Amino acid sequence: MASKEGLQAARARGGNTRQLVHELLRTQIINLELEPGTALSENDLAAELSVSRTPVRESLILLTDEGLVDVYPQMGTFVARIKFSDIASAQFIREALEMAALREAVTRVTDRDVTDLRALLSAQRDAEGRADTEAFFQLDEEFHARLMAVSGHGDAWRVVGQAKAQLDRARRLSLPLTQQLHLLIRQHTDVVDRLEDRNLKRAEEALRRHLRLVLSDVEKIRARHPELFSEDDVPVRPRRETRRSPAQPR
Amino acid sequence: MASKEGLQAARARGGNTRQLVHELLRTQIINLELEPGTALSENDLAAELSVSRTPVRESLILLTDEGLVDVYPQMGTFVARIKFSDIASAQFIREALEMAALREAVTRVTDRDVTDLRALLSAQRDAEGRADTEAFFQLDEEFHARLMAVSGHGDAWRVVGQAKAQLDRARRLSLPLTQQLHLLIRQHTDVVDRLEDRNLKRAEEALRRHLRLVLSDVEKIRARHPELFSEDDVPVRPRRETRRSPAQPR
DNA sequence: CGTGGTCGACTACCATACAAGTGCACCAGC
DNA sequence: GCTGGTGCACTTGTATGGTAGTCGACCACG
Repeated sequence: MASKEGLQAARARGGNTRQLVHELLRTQIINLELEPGTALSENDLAAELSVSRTPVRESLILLTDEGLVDVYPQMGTFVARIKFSDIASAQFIREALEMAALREAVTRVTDRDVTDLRALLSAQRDAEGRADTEAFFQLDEEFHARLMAVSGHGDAWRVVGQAKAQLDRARRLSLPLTQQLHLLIRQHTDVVDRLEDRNLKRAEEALRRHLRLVLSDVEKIRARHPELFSEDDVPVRPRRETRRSPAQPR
Repeated sequence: MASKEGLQAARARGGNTRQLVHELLRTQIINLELEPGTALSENDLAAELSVSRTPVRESLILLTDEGLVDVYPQMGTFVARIKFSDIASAQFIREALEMAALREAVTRVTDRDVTDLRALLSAQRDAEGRADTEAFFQLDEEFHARLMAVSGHGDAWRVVGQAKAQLDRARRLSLPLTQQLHLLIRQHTDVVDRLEDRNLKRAEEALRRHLRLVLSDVEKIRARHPELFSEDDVPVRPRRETRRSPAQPR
């Protein structure tokens, strides 16, 4: 993913800096290119991206609002550790919204919608064939978004997206589960099948099962990588990293 | 509500300026003290509040993210008009989350919870007696928040709160519905009763009816005050207000 | 009287400067 | 060697410049 160059190019072409920086950091955090606990100095980021502190700072404020970074005034800004309570909360929100949307989708779905969804499924199988997990997750996102659009509440995807960010961040730790992709696709297909049948109960079961599978993934990961999580009661105030060697390579 | 003085005092005592300005503007927008379409100049606000533009600007960015203001670069920042599609979206989100929470609340509710909820109901009747709608809406907020807390997903209230903001803003237009308060309290009581019985189906019906009543209020209001709403397809680019008379009183 | 171009005031965006606070490293004293 | 105090480097928060862009009023011109 283009980081510095891409931003500078986009900046030249137009589009305001704040949004670009925001999206850049957001994707980097979700993809774990920026690990939980990493310090995000406003000055350093500004220098690296060749912009001033202002848009960087404003981006960090937005990310704080999304729960992706923690700001400790006069101490530092850090990529948020994954709090398990946040995961649970995100799962609840996502599940509640997607399930509610599904219930309405069953009554509104058109043949055209089914066709579109199946096209996405096909693309997912394609990505699976190429073992392109990056593309797969992109398509996964599109699939769920489209599902909400079918319900007539596409606007609410924005909220799901924010909750999903927390889940995805944890899920990225388990990327080498390539065989899982097949299962996920089958579950997606299940949902579409039941939707096409207008079978509400079965559709609900299928989607619920799918969403819960994702959660159970996260729980497995937590057992393997406890250092990236923070316990719920102790906020884990990060300490400034001691820099004894002044000459660090870049 | 203290606006300038309160802010300056709080600022002196501590607490960062951005949050204070943010909360101030937020409540003023929701209470319609700042009407939809009003221009919010960074300079003017900064001057009025006796702070610099920075915290004001950062607050406006957050409010933009919440959908309470619209920023048109190089043109101006305006209190967002109430888009009906936003209302529908907010209603969907709120309903989905509160209903999902209720379903879990039925299985977890304790006698202590019921007691607490009934205490809130009592306070609401009190507020009704004093015809103190302001206090009532405060308690209404607490009631619903507590309901979610009972479900074990109190964290999700934050999201509901953002959706609710859109609804409340429209609902404020109908404040003089004093007799309505009684109905609202009865509905609240219904929910608690069914919750105490652990009767899921009845509890769902009661809460759904309650949430839908609020929505229907909004629809009535839209018929009466169309100027505060903006149609869905036309974003209504606001024009800069023509100031021919330079000496406006303050 | 109607119309097109210019100018000025205002906007948000970005950059920079200053202030207040924190923790760590270092060093004096024990 | 160990401990306590002091200064420095670094942090975010706030204030203030500077810039490009947009709109509306005004005026010259037809």
